[in-house]
Amino acid sequence: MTASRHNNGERTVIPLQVAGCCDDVATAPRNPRLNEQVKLLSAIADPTRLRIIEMLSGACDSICVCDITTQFDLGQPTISHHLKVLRDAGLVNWEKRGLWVYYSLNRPAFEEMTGYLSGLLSATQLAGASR
Amino acid sequence: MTASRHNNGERTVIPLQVAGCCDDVATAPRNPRLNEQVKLLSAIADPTRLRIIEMLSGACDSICVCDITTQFDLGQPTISHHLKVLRDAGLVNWEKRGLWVYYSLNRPAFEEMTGYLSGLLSATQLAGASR
DNA sequence: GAGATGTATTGACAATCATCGATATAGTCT
DNA sequence: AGACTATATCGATGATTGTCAATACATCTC
Repeated sequence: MTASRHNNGERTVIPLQVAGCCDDVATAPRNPRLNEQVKLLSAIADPTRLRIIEMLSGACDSICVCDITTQFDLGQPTISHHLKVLRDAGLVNWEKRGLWVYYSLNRPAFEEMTGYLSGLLSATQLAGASR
Repeated sequence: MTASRHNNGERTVIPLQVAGCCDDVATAPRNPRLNEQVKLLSAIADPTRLRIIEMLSGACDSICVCDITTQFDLGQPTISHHLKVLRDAGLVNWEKRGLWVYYSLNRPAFEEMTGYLSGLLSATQLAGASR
């Protein structure tokens, strides 16, 4: 039963989707990029990985995996796994130099994610202010 | 083995953590709010919940649960569960009016999250520009 | 070539999570 | 009071995920 079809009870008394405001509210955006954003967000929605991102964001350059591993009470394969998740999401760059591997933050990818989230906030403001 | 202790191989040839740049790179931030951020990010790192957030952000006002449920090929208890996750994370406000429950985006909480992520980006810039 | 070292991959396991059906709760209407 | 409706909660189940030990791979040194 859609909002606009309620015709009794308090439902119609409350001027929410009535008064011509946002009539298409019930239409889900079905944003085609939604799944990409979910992948990016899932990648950083983990305490270990977010802490790695913080390390990378605070560094002026790449960080050696060996310097990341020592910061956690986790095994080396586990850290390697988390780095792979970040890699697969495209959030980090990596480069092998000799025996060591260096990771750095992929700024454009991170910016796309934050831009998307900020866009959601401004969408609310616009919707609220446009009437 | 810490980065600064490498004394052979190509490791020391690359001027990354040397040259006095970001010597504390190996010190993880241990941000006390990190777990809060993980909770917020986990809440929206799901296709159903992110789509709900998109709906709420695009609406000028609260949205009735009944109008959310119809947009998904999911059972009503499942939608209710996802709304509870968003509620527990503090990302949405909700209000019961008569028989219906209305949800809206908790803008300050959402702004805190986006602000945190934007802060990570500027931290990179600062670190990179400060030398 | 042989040994040593840093990192990635594999396979297994326990924990978490998304989903569902059934049920409970709370409000409305007759 | 009783029927009805919208939403939340509960319990179970299959899928996903974080972690580890073992192993593989690549590179360096001798």
